[in-house]
Amino acid sequence: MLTTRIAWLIQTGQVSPAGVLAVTFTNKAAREMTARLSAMLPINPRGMWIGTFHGLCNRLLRAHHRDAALPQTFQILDSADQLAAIKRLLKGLNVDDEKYPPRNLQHFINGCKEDGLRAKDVEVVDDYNRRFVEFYAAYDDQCQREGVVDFAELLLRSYELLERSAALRQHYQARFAHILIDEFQDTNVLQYKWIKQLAGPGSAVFAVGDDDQSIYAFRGANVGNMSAFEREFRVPNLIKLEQNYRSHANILECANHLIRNNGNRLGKELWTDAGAGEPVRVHEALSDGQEAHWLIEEAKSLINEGWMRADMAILYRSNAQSRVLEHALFSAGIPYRVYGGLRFFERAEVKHALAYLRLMENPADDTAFLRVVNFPARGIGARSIEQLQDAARMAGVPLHEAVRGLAGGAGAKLGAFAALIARLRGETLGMTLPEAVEHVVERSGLITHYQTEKEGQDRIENLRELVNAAAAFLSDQGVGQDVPASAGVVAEEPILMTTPLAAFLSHASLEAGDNQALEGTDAMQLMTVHAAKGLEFDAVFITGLEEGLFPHENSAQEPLGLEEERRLMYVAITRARKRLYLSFSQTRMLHGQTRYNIRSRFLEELPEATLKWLTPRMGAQRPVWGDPWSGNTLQGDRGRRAAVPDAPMLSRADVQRAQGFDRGLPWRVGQSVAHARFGEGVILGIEGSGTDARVQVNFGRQGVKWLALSVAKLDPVN
DNA sequence: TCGGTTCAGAGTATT
DNA sequence: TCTGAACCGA
Repeated sequence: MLTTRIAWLIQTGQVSPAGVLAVTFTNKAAREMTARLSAMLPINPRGMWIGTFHGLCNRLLRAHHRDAALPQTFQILDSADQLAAIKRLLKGLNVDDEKYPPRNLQHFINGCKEDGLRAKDVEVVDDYNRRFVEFYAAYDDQCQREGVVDFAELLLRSYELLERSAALRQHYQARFAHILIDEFQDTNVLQYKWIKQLAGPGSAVFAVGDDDQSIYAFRGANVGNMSAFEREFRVPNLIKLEQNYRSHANILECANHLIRNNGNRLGKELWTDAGAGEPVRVHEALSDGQEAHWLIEEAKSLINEGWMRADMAILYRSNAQSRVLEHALFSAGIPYRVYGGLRFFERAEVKHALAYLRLMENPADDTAFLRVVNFPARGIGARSIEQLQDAARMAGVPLHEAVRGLAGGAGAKLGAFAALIARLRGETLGMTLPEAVEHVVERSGLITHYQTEKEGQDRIENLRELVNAAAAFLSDQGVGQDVPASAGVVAEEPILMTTPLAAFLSHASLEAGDNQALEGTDAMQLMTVHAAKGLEFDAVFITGLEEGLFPHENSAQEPLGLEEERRLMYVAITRARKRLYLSFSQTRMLHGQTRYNIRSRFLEELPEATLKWLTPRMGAQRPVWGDPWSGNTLQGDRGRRAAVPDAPMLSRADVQRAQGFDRGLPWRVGQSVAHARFGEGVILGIEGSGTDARVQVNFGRQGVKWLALSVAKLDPVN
């Protein structure tokens, strides 16, 4: 939609390509937009500012690095680098990392930055929190010394740059006549502030978003930006896009009906003129394994009917669910593709190679230094490194500078490492980028190291692939293949001078590479619901629709957690074009234990008339009180009690013993029962016989109860 | 510095 | 149950 608008603006002469700023969240989205524009218009899309928030901020900071108080060669820390830097910081400060977990500090720092707050701006509420604020300040100092910026810093630094410099701000405001933002519901507070800085009195700002698809609050997205935008920009034309061209009406009706259970909506109702289509199919399985088995039989018959495997997706709430499904697909010999997982630039061997390149570019990058100072092993042990770190701290200099002052064997070895970096820099001076990368990969000793490793072959291939990635990067950037890696080239903007190597390093940090499995073969698509956002498929299976899993039990502790889960379900449903399957299972293996689950409340929130139950529909859940999502639990003092409590579960032996066949009782483990007060539940175990017989029942939101059969009145639900 | 063992923790994720 | 990180002995 942004693409069409940009094309129209340019074609009708309302704006020149240079006056356009278009922001997305992912590189993929930015690439697609650029590609479609260059197909539609006879222009060089390079003149336009189209990119991710981070990519554009990087561009801004490179161009004005002096004003932003950054070295020209500043490096970008990804999340893992950032965590390593934080651990190092805490170690240097002798902080007990049990009391102050590095992960928490990372989360704290990023949260502050995403709210636009520096350490000095953070309100201190208690002593514990005060320490975090101090660490935040120390962390920023460390980054500044080392010439590195983390992801959130890219945003915050460029926001501050625009805020501080009226001249720059006015320059860009005058330039960008049209600002367009995609997936606006996913923006955080800082990103919105950044846009407000860039939007001048004459800028037309155009934002697209869907509040019902806001599923990233947990990583800082602020849906409130949508209403704030409408108010603060005095949006004259609010356009609701309610006609849907993707799904059949039954599917849309499910989505509409479900999402009506949320409060705080801007409000919309999807419709289509494509016809009702097929009913939405619902299946109940006895176990997760059986769910997978059923799903595969269903998929097989679709394939026999001529459906493409690539047009079928299996969605789940959490990654752990993929294993059972993969196992079943593998056994059945159905090609499949799992989205998510380790990405190219995040691989250890690739990060090692990049660390060498980063050190050549910026020797003060201590994160990179520590990553490879003893990799491959050069006999520089933990003690030597500590010595070096102490010396560097005392002198207030980066590690590489402290090397000189060190005497003895450790000093010599460290000196040799520093010399290696310097030598690599010299040797690659006249080389092109791919040549330089290859040279470093070879001469750093990485290849040799992996040759001696048992499973090093894959890693060597990835290192070779890094050389290819460098070559591909050059041609994507339109840089000649014969330009030296360290030669200054003009990139993107007249003002922006950079070298191919520096640009490649930024690229490697900002774009971690594909985590989407290879395209090509016709394979079924497996992914989390989050990963499915923005995609669509002819047939969609939503699996694991059980209380505690979807909605996920952890969301019960969050304000409005259930509403976000419901939006997630909304996203899942609306991925389907023609056919939608919803499935759940009575039991599921989780964390090594069998859990007895109750079907998801979301199933009850769908309109009956659109559903077709493939298995007999059991009695509806009773309305219950004590819902953990409503913050009103029966569970007493644990406070973090799950919807399906992790109360005493039975071992397999217990279950077998307790099956109850021999006792002549009418109850079985796993059976669904109803109780007048507790509602519907599932029998977890049976004990005793005759008048002593007791059953343990999981009533889901009501908790797990032991009931004496001579007293309690239970009804079978089937 | 390695390889094995032990232990805790296990939700969604882009840059 | 499975994974990754931390830890210890050679």
